[in-house]
Amino acid sequence: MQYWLFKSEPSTWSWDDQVARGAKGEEWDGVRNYQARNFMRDMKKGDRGFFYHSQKDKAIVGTVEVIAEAHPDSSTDDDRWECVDIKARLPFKTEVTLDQIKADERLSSMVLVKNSRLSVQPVTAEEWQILCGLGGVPDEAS
DNA sequence: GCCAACGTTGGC
DNA sequence: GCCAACGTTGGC
Repeated sequence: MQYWLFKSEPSTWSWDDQVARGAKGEEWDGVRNYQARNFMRDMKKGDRGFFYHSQKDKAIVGTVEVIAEAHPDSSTDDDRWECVDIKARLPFKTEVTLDQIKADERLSSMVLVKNSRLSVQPVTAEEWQILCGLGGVPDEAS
């Protein structure tokens, strides 16, 4: 299983919106960046990810699960763009802010810090564990 | 609201 | 195929 991070501007698509979709989940559409798309192509059903709020919040707010592998992005006719479907899993008990992540030596090599503009990015197993700990949710790898 | 960083586009 | 111009993202 691999781990990822999905970034969204809460005024466009927020954690609450994601939770409201329930088990049906939602297409992670609208990505128009090749790097981000390629990561989505690598995703497997059952992979886990963090849901990050950019802009005002700048914090990880919960965990998600990939429920459908890459397929054409229904928000465009352009067949270059694909996306996965994700559903919300666990809300963080405490949000983990970008400041916290930057301040934590163990997390300083995260893509979130290195390349703040990439909206879909990989997370290492180690980072996953640390962040679940900080967020107050179980690291439910199984 | 500004601006730096970055990715994409299109003219040559 | 290069590179300048432009648009977008996201932190500050």
